[in-house]
Amino acid sequence: MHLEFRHLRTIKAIHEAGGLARAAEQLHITQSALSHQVKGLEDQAGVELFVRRSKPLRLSVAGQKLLALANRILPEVEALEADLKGLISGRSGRLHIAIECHACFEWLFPVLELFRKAWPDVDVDIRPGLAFGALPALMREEVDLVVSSDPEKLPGIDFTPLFDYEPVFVASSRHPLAQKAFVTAEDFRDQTLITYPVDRSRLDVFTELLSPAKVEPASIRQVELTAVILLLVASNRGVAVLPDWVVREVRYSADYVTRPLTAGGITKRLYAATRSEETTLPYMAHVLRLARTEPLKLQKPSVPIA
Amino acid sequence: MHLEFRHLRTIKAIHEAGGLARAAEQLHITQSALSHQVKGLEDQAGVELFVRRSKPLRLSVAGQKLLALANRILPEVEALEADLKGLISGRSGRLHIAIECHACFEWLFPVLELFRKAWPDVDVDIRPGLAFGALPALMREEVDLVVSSDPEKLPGIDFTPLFDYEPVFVASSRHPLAQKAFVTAEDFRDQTLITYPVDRSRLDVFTELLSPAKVEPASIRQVELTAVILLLVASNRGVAVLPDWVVREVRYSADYVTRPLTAGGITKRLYAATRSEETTLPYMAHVLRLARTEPLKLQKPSVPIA
DNA sequence: CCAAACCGTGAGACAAATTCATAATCTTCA
DNA sequence: TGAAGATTATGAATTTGTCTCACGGTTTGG
Repeated sequence: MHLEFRHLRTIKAIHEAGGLARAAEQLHITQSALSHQVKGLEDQAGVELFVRRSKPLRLSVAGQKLLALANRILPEVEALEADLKGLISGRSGRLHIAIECHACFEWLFPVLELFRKAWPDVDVDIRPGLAFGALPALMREEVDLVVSSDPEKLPGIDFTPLFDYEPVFVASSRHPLAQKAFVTAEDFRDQTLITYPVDRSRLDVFTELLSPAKVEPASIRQVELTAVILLLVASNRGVAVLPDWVVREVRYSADYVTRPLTAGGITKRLYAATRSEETTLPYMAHVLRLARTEPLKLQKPSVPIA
Repeated sequence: MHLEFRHLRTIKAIHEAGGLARAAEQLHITQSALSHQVKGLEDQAGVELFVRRSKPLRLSVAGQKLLALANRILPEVEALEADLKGLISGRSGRLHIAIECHACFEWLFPVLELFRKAWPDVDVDIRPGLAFGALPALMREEVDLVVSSDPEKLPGIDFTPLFDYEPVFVASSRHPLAQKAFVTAEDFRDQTLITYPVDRSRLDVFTELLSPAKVEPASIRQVELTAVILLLVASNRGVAVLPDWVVREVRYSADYVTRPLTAGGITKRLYAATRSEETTLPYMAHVLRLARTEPLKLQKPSVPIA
């Protein structure tokens, strides 16, 4: 049996119009076409779909089953078509985000909260587990936005600068290094360093400071949650290096000291990577703007990137 | 956008097979046809359905929405086709019943209980409200079986005899008429008659006895439920005429007397009317057989109709 | 870097749906 | 009942759309 949407629409129209002639008009085809169509269906199914003995044409038992199917299915199809239209117009879409920097959750959540209110039809999600190969995943359309601090020249991928940040040394105010105006790589040699449980290549302390200087901390303790890291630091179980937007809340606390890395401090820049054809989508532009401006409110007063 | 089931099946197959070539094999068409089909859909929808940058071919956001639709819809269509097959084979079907005689509920319910166990896929129902025009409704396929005691010669309608019954006079054993061996029309002239709330043309007392004799009871009280009628009769608030299968349970009770109407008693025959093309359907034959044999168990010992 | 596997495209073959013209039926009203 | 009007059915021709064939282009993996 070769059922098609056309047939369902036909059944529905004939039922509603109460006859072939009127239904044909409503469907913008001839009455003859409908007659042929119904006959074809009935031949294939081997069942009469309408009771011809009566006027107006009424559905038979089999016809009623088909009508019920039509009433369940056709609205879904229409909903899908509306959905696709939204997708094309850019009103709806998908925004699955991969973040290479673990601490980015801190500013990303508030940004996404704002975003979701403005774009309720966009499917927002943060995809865990592919921080390593985030950019390939972006190219394969497995994700739609990657937050990264290492822009690469890739075809079809745009890197939009978001904001600068400073990885900052954090320690208990009772810690010996609290006496120094800034810390250097050597200062870590006899310290317990608390980090997120990710590869060294994605930790600023290592990429910017310790690895170049070939310094290894006395020990490393990996902790998942930012709040727990700060707790351990406060109780002097180790020291940490965190982005400035994270330490904002502890910067002026009596329990902590924050110090720049090296005399001048280190500045890094975060980027959002997107597929070129989507960078200018309205919702994408919006989330990029939010990600450029909102995190600044969590940092020390500073100048936005032009 | 001109979506068809074919497209949904295609999307599903390509997704499952992970490529056009394999999907084509599975669908028994060429890879080229699939390529054309997908292209056509994408052109119409204005959206890419697959991510071509990657191997194996992956669904885009829009494609995923289509796949979700396919997974919801296709099983329903298959279920419907199975349903129709059942309808054709006669395993399933509709058995909507109209009864012209109000008291028939008494034997019909047990019959339908038995029937439903044997034919779980048949949609059984008793349609109220069309007792007047039951036969036209049967012809228009609004119902599928009519219980009637007045067979008519109608084209395309079969009347199958079910069983004979006797309308029986029922009164309190304290009632004066209890003294008589049988009752006549004249006996009703000063009685309160309790009947079902239906037209006189459908009450045996009137059609068989009172109307021909032009006798009017002193008063008439209409009551819906058989049990309530018997209650009122027992407390001597009136007399009634009920089919023998109804009075079976009170026939030997000390509270009631049952008497034949007229010296010889009156015998009527019930028929089941069905559309000729359905009379021989397996399930229809079964319900007819049940309706011929089961009610006898409620009556006094008697001989089935040959 | 080459071979194999895979996907895309255009032309032509083929199938299916629609239209046109008209016949057959059913309804209604005098 | 009979005729007019409305409605549905049918057959042939036409149009539309889908599929196959053949081949070119692209990606993948040894």
